[in-house]
Amino acid sequence: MGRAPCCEKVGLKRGRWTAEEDDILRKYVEANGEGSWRSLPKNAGLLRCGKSCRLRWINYLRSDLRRGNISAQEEEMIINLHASLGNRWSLIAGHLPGRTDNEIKNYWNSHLSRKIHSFRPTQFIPPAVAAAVRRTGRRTARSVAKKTKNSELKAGGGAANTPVPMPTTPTPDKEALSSTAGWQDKDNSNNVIPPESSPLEERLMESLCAAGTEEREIRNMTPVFSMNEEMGMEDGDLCLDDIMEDLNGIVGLDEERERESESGRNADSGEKGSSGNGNRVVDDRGSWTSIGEWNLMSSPGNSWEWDWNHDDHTARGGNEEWGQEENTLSWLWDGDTATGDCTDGDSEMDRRREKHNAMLSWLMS
DNA sequence: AAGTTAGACAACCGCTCGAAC
DNA sequence: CGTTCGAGCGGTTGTCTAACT
Repeated sequence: MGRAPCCEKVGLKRGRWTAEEDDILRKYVEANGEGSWRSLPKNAGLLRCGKSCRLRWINYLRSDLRRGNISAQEEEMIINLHASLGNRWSLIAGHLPGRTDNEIKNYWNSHLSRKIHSFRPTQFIPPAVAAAVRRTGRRTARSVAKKTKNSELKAGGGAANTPVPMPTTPTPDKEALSSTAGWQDKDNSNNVIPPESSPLEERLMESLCAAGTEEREIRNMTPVFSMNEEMGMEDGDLCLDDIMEDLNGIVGLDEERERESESGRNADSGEKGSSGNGNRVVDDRGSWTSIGEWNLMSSPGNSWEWDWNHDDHTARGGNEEWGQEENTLSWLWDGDTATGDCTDGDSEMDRRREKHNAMLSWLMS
């Protein structure tokens, strides 16, 4: 027996709220307080689902809301909070008085996500990373879906099975958002033509230097951002969702560890929290799974090693259990080569975290 | 000028969780 | 202790509109 629906949909109004409906809802809630959303529509005389009323009140009618005009400061907060909290919009909204989770979520999806993804390194991308990137394609999923739907409608229902078209050249005002705007070919071919000296690399270098990372280490990273079409990468292949997820995992590592510890799921109970040791958990299927950077760094008692082989463009790992996500991380951390162990513990973690934070702030600048 | 596309925002849906029964 | 319900959350879809072709 399934759960009863929150309300009968039949006969209820949907879609945009009218000023009259807003007025009725506002007056009712002001008179009777929030809550009892299920019964509210009937009592207030609204032909709306209770959930819809709640959403409308919380997101638009409450008197303490600040609508629109997200300031630069708020934007920065959203970015930082998202980096540490992930898609927990309500938590993020809790740090921004007058803002709602829905507003922040929309703002992220329509502004910040695009801003971050406009960064488009096109060069030495290890195959595993490229595959992971191709696998997701989340950045353009919506646009593609729309386009596909339109094509189907046009073609009378035939599914469009064509390659994903690349985004069009940004408009001038939007180019300001894109650090790669200067790379965009203007002949409408959408080919990416890197300048002699990539502004990407310059900006990355600046940010990393500002964060105090030694230049020698930075040099080890920058090959990531140069061009190598022989890799078979196409313009737009790299969306940063995966990378950002990985970064999020790192930034939010402490919280994650705490949560795992609290929930008692941590299978490394004897090891957790001690420097250099792994922090693996058992997933729902009973398999080992990682919870972010910590796990990559080492498994209990083992060193780890990654090495990107430039000759055949294949990756080999010191531990076959490491998967694609870890490849992504090691690629980000150390460019073409990642080798080492974590016995030096927190200082090593700090160094790498610093590098990542620098990269994050660059991505979000 | 008309059709098309994509961005931005609003709203909905399905799921989870905790409290009440 | 199991079930039901309300509330909340995050993902997804719908709608409007400006920009583009």
